[in-house]
Amino acid sequence: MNDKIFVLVDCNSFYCSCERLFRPDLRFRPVGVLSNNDGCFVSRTNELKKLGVAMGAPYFQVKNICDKNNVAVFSANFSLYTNLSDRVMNTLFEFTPNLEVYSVDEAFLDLTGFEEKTIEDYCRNIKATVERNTGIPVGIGIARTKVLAKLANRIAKKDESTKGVYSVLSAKNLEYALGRVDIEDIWGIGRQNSAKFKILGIHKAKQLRDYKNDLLIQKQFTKVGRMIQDELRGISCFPLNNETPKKKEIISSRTFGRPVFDKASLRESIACYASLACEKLRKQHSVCQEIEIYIHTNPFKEIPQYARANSIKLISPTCDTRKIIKQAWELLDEIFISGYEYKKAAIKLSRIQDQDEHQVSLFGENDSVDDLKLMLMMDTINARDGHETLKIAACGTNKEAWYMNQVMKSQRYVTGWSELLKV
DNA sequence: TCTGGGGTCCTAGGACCC
DNA sequence: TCTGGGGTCCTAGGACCC
Repeated sequence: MNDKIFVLVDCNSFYCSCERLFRPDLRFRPVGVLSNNDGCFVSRTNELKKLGVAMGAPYFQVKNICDKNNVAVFSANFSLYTNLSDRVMNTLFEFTPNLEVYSVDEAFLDLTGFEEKTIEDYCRNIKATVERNTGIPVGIGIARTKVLAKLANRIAKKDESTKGVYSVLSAKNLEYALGRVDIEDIWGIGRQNSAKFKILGIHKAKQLRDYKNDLLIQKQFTKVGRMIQDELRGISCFPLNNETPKKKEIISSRTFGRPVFDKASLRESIACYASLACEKLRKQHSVCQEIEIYIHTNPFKEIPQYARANSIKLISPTCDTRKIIKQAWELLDEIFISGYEYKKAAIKLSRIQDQDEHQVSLFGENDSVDDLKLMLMMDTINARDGHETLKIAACGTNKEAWYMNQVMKSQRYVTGWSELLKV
């Protein structure tokens, strides 16, 4: 057992809470947020969970339940969620600089050195402050390791008696939590591995902690499985990651709003996704040296299926949207077959390197200073005046043939001047 | 009619080298 | 006709996360 103290702060039903923030009338109504294209539920309030709507449930399959129970259903409004996420993280940062933003709605805090007696009160203060500053409710778990903090956080959310904060620093609470949490609910143990654990007779977190044959765990569940086991024992294996690492690959993909048959639409969509991916690439001052594209039909539909990927390694790395679109289109030419009903396209940029550190190629065409200046200017203008104020012509002007459906989207309350809340 | 999007890490096995 | 031992690097695929 080490003496570290990890705290996990996790926003409750995050996307739904964001929607409720500007719609106080929804406070007691079930709320759900859908994935892109209004496909599946990706966030649900407790009221919606109680109605039996599962995570990932396709909307059209549970629409009846939603209509009957007056559920407020929203299309995803990611610019809103990202903005509110930043506010939550900034508030947390005021409590400690030892903070890892783990996901859009979660952060680990390293509060090692705090007195055990007062730590819970301190966390209740964190919770109250976040809720006061941002309006987003959070749950907090406190433990010796990250895996245990996740576990404690689970209890904090499930047990109302905890009032949203639970510590497993004490042996009593720790035993209770370990005995209660199922193997498949441990952070890092998914469906496949929990099935394997059950064959070994391990059903609860406690049983994994106490399992004596470490070698077998290592062999069957790899190094990661062993580290999770140690974390359950209070031995910290996953350190706090202070700075956000640069992406090693960047993917941009969308399901189409309508069936697509023609190459022109695919070309347009891929150009748009490439533009998005390149923007992210340049934002982290990187270049990429490999491009992959992917197209496929709708696997849920009983129609002739077709799915292909195609990739190319570039001679010289680049972050120039124009070059990447050109390459992506050539890749598309090689795999496109007409006659299929396409549902989705994607682009992946990989072999990512730092812009100023990468090896300049003797042969290929390197990005010139002028190329970079042009891209930078585009990014600057788009950041200032809005997404796609300036764009590559290849992206097309009307995306009607393929753009996603979002018929229940809330206003951009905090990111668009024209959509501010009217009081 | 309608089923998301974006990531990371680990390992086994092949290719290759001396 | 016979055919060792040791090492590194890369990649595809699986599993996991939110």
